[in-house]
Amino acid sequence: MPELPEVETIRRELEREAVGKKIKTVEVHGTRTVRRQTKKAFATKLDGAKITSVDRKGKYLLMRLDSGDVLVIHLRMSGQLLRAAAKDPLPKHTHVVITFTVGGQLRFVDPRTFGEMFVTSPDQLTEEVPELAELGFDPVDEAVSWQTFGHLLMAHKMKLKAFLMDQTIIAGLGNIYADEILFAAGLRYDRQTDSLSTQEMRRLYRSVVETLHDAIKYGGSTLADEQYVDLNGKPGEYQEHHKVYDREKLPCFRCRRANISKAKFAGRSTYFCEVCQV
DNA sequence: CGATCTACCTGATGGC
DNA sequence: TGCCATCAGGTAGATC
Repeated sequence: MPELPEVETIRRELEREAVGKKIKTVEVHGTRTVRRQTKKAFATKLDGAKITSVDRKGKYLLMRLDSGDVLVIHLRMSGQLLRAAAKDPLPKHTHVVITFTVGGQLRFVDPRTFGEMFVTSPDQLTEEVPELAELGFDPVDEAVSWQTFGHLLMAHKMKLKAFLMDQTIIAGLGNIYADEILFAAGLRYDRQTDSLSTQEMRRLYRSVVETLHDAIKYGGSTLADEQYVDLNGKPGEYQEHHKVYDREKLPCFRCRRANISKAKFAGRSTYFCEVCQV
């Protein structure tokens, strides 16, 4: 589910809601969410720790603890982090409950159980989570020059959508934002990375940054199934600003001539305008 | 190395 | 109403 804008929205709320709080107890249900370490090791490392800061890299959330450890969270397709009071009824598929000494609970709810959480020390981070060390640059957190972006494009011979979604090149883009970015840039998903003019490279990079900032401004995207909600259970609003995603057969906002097309690319639905994207 | 598929899961939806 | 197939925001690992 969540891509960079949704994870960033949650990160900002956690910064306000969780930083400074001390963990009293940790409950883990089932075996899927905490799977890289035992539930006991997970809970022991969290017990009594205070959250000092919340970082994000791509779609990963990193909650730093005063013990020096870091709580790593990836929501994958259907994970939600929810703030709640201890007396609030537990939703179905609640896998982890963190209770603070003051200020309620943080809950991890995840129907499809692809998401995960674990605690480790910073020096073991790259060893235990190699994919984290492999992540490319974060386009919101660490902007690069368009020339650097251009070099990355030239260095990877592949189709544009595959390039945008490759977490080892750019961290944080998924299926929705890849399509929205390509529409904003006026480029087709199946263009080859090394076929872009200088102007197209600049336009693509600007679209990456602007689309993501815009989506964060509106609190991310929530689709019809309401799987993405923020810490307080509220949906985002950026779906109202989607130009192509989930708009098959609807008229293109830009050219007003073509209807949005839907294709399959790398097993994923891909939405685009045949006229505006070349 | 890249491209493509499959698996991990539950739940919503649409066709019959 | 039920049954079945398909699809869903992500990613790792196998295979070719």
